[in-house]
Amino acid sequence: MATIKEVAKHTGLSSTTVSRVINNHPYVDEAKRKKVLEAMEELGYVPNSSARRLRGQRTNTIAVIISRIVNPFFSHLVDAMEKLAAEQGYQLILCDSRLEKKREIRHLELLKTKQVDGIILASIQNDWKDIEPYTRYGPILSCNEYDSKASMPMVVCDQKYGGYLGTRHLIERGHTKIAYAGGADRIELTRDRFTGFEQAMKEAGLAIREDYLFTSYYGIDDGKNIFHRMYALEEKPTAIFAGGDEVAAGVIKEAKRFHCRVPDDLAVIGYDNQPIADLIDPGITTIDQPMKLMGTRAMEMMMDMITHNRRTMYQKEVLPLQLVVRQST
Amino acid sequence: MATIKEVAKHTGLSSTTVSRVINNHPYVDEAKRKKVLEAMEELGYVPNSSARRLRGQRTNTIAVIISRIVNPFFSHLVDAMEKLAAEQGYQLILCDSRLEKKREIRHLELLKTKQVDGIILASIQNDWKDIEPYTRYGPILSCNEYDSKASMPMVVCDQKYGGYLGTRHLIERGHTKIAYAGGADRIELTRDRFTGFEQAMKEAGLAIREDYLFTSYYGIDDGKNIFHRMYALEEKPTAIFAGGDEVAAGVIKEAKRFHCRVPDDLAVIGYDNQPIADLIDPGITTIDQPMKLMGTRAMEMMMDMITHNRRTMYQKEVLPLQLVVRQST
DNA sequence: CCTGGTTATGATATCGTTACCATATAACGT
DNA sequence: ACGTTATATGGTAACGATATCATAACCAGG
Repeated sequence: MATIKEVAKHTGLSSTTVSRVINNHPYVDEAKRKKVLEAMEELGYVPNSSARRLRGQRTNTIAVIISRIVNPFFSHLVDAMEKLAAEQGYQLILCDSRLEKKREIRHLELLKTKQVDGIILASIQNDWKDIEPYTRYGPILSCNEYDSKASMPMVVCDQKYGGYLGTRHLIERGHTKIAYAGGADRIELTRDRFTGFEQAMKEAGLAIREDYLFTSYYGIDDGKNIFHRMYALEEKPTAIFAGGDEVAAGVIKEAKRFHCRVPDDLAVIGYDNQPIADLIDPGITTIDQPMKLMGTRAMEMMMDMITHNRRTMYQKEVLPLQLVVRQST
Repeated sequence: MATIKEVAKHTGLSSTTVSRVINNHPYVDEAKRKKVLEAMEELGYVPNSSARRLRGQRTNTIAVIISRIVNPFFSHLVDAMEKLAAEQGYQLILCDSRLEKKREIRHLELLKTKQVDGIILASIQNDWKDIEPYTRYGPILSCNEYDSKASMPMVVCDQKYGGYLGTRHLIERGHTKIAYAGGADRIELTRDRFTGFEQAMKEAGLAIREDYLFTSYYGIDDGKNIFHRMYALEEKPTAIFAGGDEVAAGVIKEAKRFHCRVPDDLAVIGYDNQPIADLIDPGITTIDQPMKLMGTRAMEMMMDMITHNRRTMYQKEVLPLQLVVRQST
């Protein structure tokens, strides 16, 4: 609509002076500044951000890539990020990979095409070698998920420890037949968590049974599914470590429906400490991940990278995990 | 990095021809087209989207304003929107108003500054008179929430009916002392839902007691809170209609903790039919809102408005609500 | 009175694309 | 042979802002 030139014409000043007013440049006569502001008001002038972006080479926009926004873990992460971004005058583009590599790559292209100033990866589907090329177009950092081959800043939790912590807890409760449900194997976070599980089992001299392992499960329905597969087994596990509170909730829901008592017949431990863990009955024992803190720190680091023009600086920040004991174990 | 001019120089052609290749213009010699594509590949050329936006006056970006992303209702809505947007090559900017008018207005500014092609309002904090001015800068439509004074396209549910439906159900179960917990009064959706409640109560010849009404409640903790305030009453209600499954879940959680049996001592009905409603024990009877459908339809309408350049076309699409009976009533 | 810094303003080039107009050859019908 | 249309290409002016350079008035210090 109204452009800077029209404001200039309207005031009899040059567009340069108008621009100075807009950007609070010091050397502008007070009377003229007022005049310009009035004209802007009158014409309903607003700076066109596409023009500013082109000229200034900055977008004030950040993309966050997650794998499933309906997962409360990601909702909370994104919530914390959005809050900080908004406070700093940044926009947040929500990119959902839906666990697909192609979608993730398409979202990374945003950096190439200069639609965003930086990208936060809260979920990683592709190998580092496919992501790395994008780092030359702007800052990329990971939050929550990670790749040890990658050299990018990261805000993560010690997943090996998390896996260990949960498993130890089950062992301390006297369990020996422990099942494990995790995400996709190709994900390092998933493998690390499993490593922690293995370690605790090994320490206790317990064997890991193939038929007690479930992979690539995320949601409530997956949890229900797993329950049935477990209970179809000849020798049933007495405890399960689920890779997320939603899965745990699904297991518990179905267990109760089939009169399998939790935790007496089957102990269940989740992961994340989502609100739901405290809501259902019995409350889910879980590994607390500091979702808010992770999101906030990641965004802070991103801002820092953008404003100080740092690129592939390598920095790993590890946030604490914690066991939260409730009634499901 | 590499611009269209460099590709032009590299091929010995004009930037116009390169642009034609990029945009699949028909009149380009096949051999030259190939040559351009090779040069683009070699130089790692990618069109700069800020320049395109400026030139083309389109951003391929849509903003969605919600009030709280951690509310699963909004997560699901946004999920459906993001999916469709991505398929059509659009970006989605997540705008969380956190129930604050100022934030909402700041987000509406995105349309003025040409950062987005359109805005979907899934939550409305401001009066129509404060939103209306923005409609002249681009398409705005509402999804879920609405304002009868507003003339913008809407995708909504019949909230009066929803309120009526839930209340009737409680009445049919024999309840007469029915409490009601809703959102903020200034929201029309909230008032309509309450109107439905009133109507059902009136039809049954039941009185509405002031001390049974709770306003401005949204989350799990609010639900817990409400339970305590209800149970501090001399004459306790035997049923409560909560304006969201999270609130209902909070009420139930706390009820159980204080040995108040659901539904025998207290029947609880929720709203939305979020996954949680089916998960907790007892399952929450609730009013199903077609979240996916609402999100999808809203985004479809937005696309239509953008591509056909429609503005304040008034169109109201009402999607069906449904009572889902579980064990909490 | 001259030099040099502070204050104030404007002209112009530039960011990277694409729309529009101009030009040129080839192909075609009459 | 000649106008007409389809095919192919390039030059240039936008889109709307701001960085840079140039200019000029003013005041202070020597």
